[in-house]
Amino acid sequence: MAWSIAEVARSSGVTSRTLRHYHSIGLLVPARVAPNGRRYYEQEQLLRLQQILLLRDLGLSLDVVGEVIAHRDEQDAIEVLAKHKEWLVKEQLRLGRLVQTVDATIDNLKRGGEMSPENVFEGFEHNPYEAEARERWGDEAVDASYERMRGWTEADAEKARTAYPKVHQGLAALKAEGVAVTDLSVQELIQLHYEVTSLFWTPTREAYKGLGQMYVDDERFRQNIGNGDDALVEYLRDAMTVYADSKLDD
Amino acid sequence: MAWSIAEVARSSGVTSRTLRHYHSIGLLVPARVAPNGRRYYEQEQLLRLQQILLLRDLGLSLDVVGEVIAHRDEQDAIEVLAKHKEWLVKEQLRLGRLVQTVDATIDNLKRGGEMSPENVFEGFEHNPYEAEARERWGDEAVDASYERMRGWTEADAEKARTAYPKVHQGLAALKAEGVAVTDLSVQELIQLHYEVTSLFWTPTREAYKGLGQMYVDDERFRQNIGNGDDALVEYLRDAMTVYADSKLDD
DNA sequence: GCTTGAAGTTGACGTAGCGGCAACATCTAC
DNA sequence: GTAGATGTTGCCGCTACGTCAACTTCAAGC
Repeated sequence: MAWSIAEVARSSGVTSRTLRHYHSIGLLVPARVAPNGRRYYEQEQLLRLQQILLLRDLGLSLDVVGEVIAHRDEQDAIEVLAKHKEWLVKEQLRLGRLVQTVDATIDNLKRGGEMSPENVFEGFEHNPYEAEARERWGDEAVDASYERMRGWTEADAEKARTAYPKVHQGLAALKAEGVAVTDLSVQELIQLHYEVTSLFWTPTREAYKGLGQMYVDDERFRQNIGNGDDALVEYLRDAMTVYADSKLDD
Repeated sequence: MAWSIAEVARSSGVTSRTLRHYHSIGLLVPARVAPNGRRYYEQEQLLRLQQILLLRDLGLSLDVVGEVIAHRDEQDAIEVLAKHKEWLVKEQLRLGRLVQTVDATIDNLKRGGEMSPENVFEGFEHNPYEAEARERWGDEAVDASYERMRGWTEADAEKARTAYPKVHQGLAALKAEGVAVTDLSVQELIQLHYEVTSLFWTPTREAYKGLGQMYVDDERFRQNIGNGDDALVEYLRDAMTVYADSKLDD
């Protein structure tokens, strides 16, 4: 007894299009193809189809499904499945983290926050600075920085989020008053700047001065910090230089 | 200050191809396109790109990313994200179940079992009989059956897996000895057959007789049960008819 | 001014797993 | 003989780009 494509489709819950597709990629070849082109399936193919659908529903690609069935009595099949399970577990964990991040993003939006990565930083995969940071300072430095972040307390994290804006605003006020960069009030703010920077890495004297210069040189930092006021960024750089020369070791 | 495509790509960690793609689908249009066709981006586009990558990494499609950013200050965006979170949670649960099923499949293969859905039935999504069952008996009956299965004990599940083969083998032996279908030994096996069938649904007299007839009429049941011995299936049907008439209510 | 290399451009094809046409052939029933 | 169901073979479409190919343009060095 042979079944037509529609009969097989109905009884297995897939469409005839799917069966034709499986034929075209050689995954499930009909028992017989009549001279008029019609496909006919037998018990053997029905059994194979069940196995295909079982494995497909496990999330395997059709390629892999074919391989597993071909080696179904050998060790290979088990290995493939075990590897696939590993993958599933990882995916599941990844989705769990995503749920957290989506939650954080929603939270942030509700409070009227902007949708910027800084605000949703936690558990976040695509840090917008990371790619460039790795290129500019190397993988080692970036990894070390992440390592350090993992040891943060709640207070550290709070500081990392809020301190820079405080410093920038404070400096803007002092600069407006004409206070010199060597003044203690300025240097105290730079002290805070140095502390929060140290949450990520420990700048030496020259490195800290270089950081200040980079703020000036890099358009994006300049914009972010000065918000249009380029002189403020230069003020910050000068203050950092003074701080580095007076307080930091080589 | 304008950045070239390669500069933007480096600083954001995507490829220039991706940026061109985003331009071609209108997701991120450069600030300026020079007469020679070159793309130039400004701060505004960099910010937008960061938002795009943030949302993309949350697992949203680019279509949806565009929508969310367009409505980023409205309630819509939050709703979309909330819906997306629901989806993520569901996916995560689904993957969890898949892990279980893969495990069960591996286990089964290790013991030399066949890779058939009956053996890995638990938590399984694509029951090969379900589609046809829904068509043949209706959604209501199938759903009721699933409802009943949810109340199974371990013993019930064991019975459901093993009883039918026992019945078929027992009947084959008795038939070979020339025992009549009315004989008590046959009827005891049918009693077991009725019990296990009742784990799924409760057949009335006529329904049970109809089931026996279907075993004979349907090629696949006939093959599955008789394994080539069509007379055995008819023997089963006759025995079921006798049982129904003597024991079952209308 | 010429050459060279880097960086840019626009197509176009490929990916996985089918869905959904269109255009045509064949089978079954009345 | 004709209609309606069922089949066939293309071919485009979908996602989010990767990966060529074939050119053009730009900046730098001789």
